[in-house]
Amino acid sequence: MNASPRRKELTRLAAQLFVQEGFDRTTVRMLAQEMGIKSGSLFHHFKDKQEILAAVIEEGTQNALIIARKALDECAADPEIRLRTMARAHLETLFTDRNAHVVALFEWRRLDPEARAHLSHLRDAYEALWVTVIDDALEAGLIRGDRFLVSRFVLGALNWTVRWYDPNGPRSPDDLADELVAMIMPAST
Amino acid sequence: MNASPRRKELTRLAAQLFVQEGFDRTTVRMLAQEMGIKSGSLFHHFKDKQEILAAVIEEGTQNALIIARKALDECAADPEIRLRTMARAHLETLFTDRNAHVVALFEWRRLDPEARAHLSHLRDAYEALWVTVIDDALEAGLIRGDRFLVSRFVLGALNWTVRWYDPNGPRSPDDLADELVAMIMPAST
Amino acid sequence: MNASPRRKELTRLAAQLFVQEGFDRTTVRMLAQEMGIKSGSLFHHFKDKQEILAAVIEEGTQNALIIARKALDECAADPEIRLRTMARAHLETLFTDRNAHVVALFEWRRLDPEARAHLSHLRDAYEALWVTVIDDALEAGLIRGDRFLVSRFVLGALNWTVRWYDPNGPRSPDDLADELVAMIMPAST
Amino acid sequence: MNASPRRKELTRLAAQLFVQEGFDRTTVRMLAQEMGIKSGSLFHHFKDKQEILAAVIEEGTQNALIIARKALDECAADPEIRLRTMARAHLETLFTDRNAHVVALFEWRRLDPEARAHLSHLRDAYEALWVTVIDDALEAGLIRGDRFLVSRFVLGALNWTVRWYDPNGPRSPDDLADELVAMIMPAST
DNA sequence: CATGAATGAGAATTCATTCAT
DNA sequence: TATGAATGAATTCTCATTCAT
Repeated sequence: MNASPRRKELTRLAAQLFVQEGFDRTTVRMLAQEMGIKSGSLFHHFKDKQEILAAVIEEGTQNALIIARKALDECAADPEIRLRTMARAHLETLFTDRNAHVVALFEWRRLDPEARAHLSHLRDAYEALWVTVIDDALEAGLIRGDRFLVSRFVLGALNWTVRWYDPNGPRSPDDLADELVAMIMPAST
Repeated sequence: MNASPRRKELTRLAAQLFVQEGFDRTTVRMLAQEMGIKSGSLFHHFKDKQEILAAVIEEGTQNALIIARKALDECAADPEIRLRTMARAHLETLFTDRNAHVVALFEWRRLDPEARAHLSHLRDAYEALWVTVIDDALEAGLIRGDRFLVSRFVLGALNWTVRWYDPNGPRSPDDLADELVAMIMPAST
Repeated sequence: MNASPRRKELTRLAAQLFVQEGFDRTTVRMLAQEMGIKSGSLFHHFKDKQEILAAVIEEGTQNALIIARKALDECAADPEIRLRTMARAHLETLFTDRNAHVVALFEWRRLDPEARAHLSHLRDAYEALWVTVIDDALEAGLIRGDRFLVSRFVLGALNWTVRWYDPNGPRSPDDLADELVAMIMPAST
Repeated sequence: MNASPRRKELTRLAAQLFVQEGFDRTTVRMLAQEMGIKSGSLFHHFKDKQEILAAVIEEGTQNALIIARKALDECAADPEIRLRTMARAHLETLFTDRNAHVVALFEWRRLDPEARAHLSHLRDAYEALWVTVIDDALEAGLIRGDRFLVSRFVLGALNWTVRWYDPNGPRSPDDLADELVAMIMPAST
């Protein structure tokens, strides 16, 4: 709702702590300290600890959506390129805005029902992008299988990277994306 | 350590609660109630809340290892069959022993360092099985790509199923496994 | 560390309860009630139950040190007078600040190692005062014996008074002190 | 009451733990373990944790009484020798049966009222011995002062030794006793 | 006598949240 | 906006004691 720059900064710091410690284990005092204020003051910026979680996830998902849309808008219409672009965009957000996304992926269950309902829309919008890209690739014969299953598998493989990918290692996120796309395309020759 | 049948039963119930509520949100009182004892009695069977978590994960991982080994032992030596078998075994454990596995996948971070070290060995042993299967498939030209990346992608896609797969839906876990294998094999013709 | 007047008052009340019930038997709830706050609020002022104990003992020992130093500074240089002064000062603190001292004497073992180390310094400083006084008395031929033993015996006799002395009885603390000094001086004639 | 040799052994072990940890901090489980049985079994030997404490103190006080009586019976009738003998006997029991005595001295408050009443008699009997010895010494002009105060001071000085005396150091308990007696006798020349 | 499992009444401590200043 | 003190409900864990076997 409120999107003051201060609040945005606080959200960023909260994301980091939520990733490090998990939502439940992150105390309001830890959040406040990280933000350089006292715990009482936090409640001037956020109604709730819940609201902080929602802010983190909303921020992350919204960014992902923007980046993906922009990337798709800017790239060629070729299905293979679009697939690759989407995979790259996904990993790019996942690692530039990693904290928010890890929170979105692994603390979703901690959201209260209202927030969950609100944010589900955003999440669905993002997944819808994927479905169109997958559909096009299927239609073009680039890949085979059930559209639903394929998109789930691909998203799973991509999301799971947060568990093992080391950004300081030799491979770039773009490499990863390309490898995944290559893996599921029968014959890129 | 201690493996009384009572403890095993308690572990199973704990897994269920951990999945429903998350580890941090599951109180020892909830655990005790589910087990039909009083919270004080819990500490006869487990030293700690932590130890319950470790027991759940150990149990689950050990089962997965046993099932996968047995399945591989019993199946033919053909790389494609082995790959399919491994994927099926993975999903089978994931859904027959779902609770333990969801806990293992999503509450791993809540383990204390010692338990984590201990259980890492088990986890590694399991992943090693995957790597051999993937290696064979690569060598046989069934699939292409980096062995490390491929196994990570496949495991990610499979593990992520716990987030969306509905066992009461039209597809069986074996279907899922077959579809995934088909997806990554260039040309099964 | 923190020496807010509030904390000082709380420390005083804690000392009383620790004497009445013993440290281990005094619950934080009892402490809080005596202080007119709720148990949770206690931890705003003290990190720990341990810290309360340490505060009580520190407060008491510091007072004893100040009183003894001042008394010695103000009295004549005559060894006998100094000895009597020190004994009187000891009993004076022992009975004006009785609670803190009883805690210091009988709950010392309940301190955790760090607090013990910290407070040992204070205690040593106080005992050092005694040793100089005893040394002077020995040198002047007022008393005889090993300086170490004599000071231990004298301190023992004085400290033990908290076990039997009744402040409402006929004798004043100063009487006690004088009697003790008389007892150990061969011939005051 | 019951004085089986087994019970006596258990009492000895309990005394040790009570000294090491303090009565309140010694759990029934610790006691049982030290005794090589399980905590449930302890209650076949003692009705209560309280009863163990009472047994420890009773045992110790009774021994002190026996030793002191025997020592006085065997020594000459000379008041100075009797005084020295009593002091030596006190320290001897204090250090051969140290644990029981430290418990008696420092955990007395933890006794419940009945046990306290019962054991007070024993304690009084022991102190009565002291008073006769002190009286004789006063009458003989060996020492001066109020009989009550003198005996309190002497007992205090002796009891306090458990706080600082190192049995492995150069001085024997008998040395200590002699030094104390010398200290309070005007002119032993 | 011994045991192991269970109990239930606390114990210390934590923590999101409130609110007067 | 910020703070610091307070709250109260909840949390993990402890422990003397009981009792069926």
